[in-house]
Amino acid sequence: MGFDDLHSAVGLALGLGISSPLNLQHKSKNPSPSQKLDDDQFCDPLNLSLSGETYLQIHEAVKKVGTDNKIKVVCSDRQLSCGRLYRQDSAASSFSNVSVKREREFGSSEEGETERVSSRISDEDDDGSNGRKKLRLTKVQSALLEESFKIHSTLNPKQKQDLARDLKLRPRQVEVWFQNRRARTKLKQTEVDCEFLKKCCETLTDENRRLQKELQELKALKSAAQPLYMQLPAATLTMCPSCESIGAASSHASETAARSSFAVASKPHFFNHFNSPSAAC
DNA sequence: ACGAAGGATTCACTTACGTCA
DNA sequence: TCTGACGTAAGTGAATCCTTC
Repeated sequence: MGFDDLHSAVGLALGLGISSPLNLQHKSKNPSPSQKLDDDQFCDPLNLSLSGETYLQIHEAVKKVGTDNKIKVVCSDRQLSCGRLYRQDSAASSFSNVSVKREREFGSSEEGETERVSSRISDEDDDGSNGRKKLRLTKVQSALLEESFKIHSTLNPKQKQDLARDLKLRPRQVEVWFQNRRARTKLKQTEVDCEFLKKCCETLTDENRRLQKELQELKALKSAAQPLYMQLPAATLTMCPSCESIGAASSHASETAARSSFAVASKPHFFNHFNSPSAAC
């Protein structure tokens, strides 16, 4: 069974899980170990999931197929000067411009194996060009990485090493994949949040417009009813303590009355002691 | 106990390659 | 075949945390 065959038999479920659009997690830039635990529990909004069985199938297939890949090892002058053999893969040019970080990476104990084998090592660069080649992860590798990411959005060194070994990738490649994956997740979440806030903004704008209109109407009603209002003796007015609306003692219960000339938004607090609040409402 | 130095890790930003319409 | 858009692997520098001295 090859990678593609396996993959065709694999059901991938893609889900955009939004627990709370505004539930942004504010984490310190470098989380402490305890924070990393929280990270691991962080619900990834961009979810690719595999069943446990499928996960194991992939895992086994990766172990099985990985060693059958065509392997090519090249040595540049610089690489030789470092006393190591580097696998020629997608990041060929980056090896010719090795950073201190990369040197650290290659200095790890398990590099020997992971440098010799690759997920998809082709006979590219036979022309000896130093142009940066880009690795394309296989679907199975991506699926397994996704599955791991679902469990841990960040990896500790051991997890990284194990995953790299299983996928026949360098730890650095696994690390980069997780970095980029986290970035994509964050971007996706930002887009979701943005959409949510847009909708909130629209809703509030509509609400504001509606309230402004209502206010205008009430002001108009108030100014129109002012003379009549002023003519009424205070004893004939009631105010409900609970709703604080003013009405004539005889008829005020309905909402129509509340919006009538006897109801005002301000609080003159006229209250007819002869009428109980309950009777007024 | 405190602070400086250096390593390790992560993130944000960017570049460059591969793919596809 | 060419080209531009897009996705993504990888490079880089800065920030932060941790360990050691």
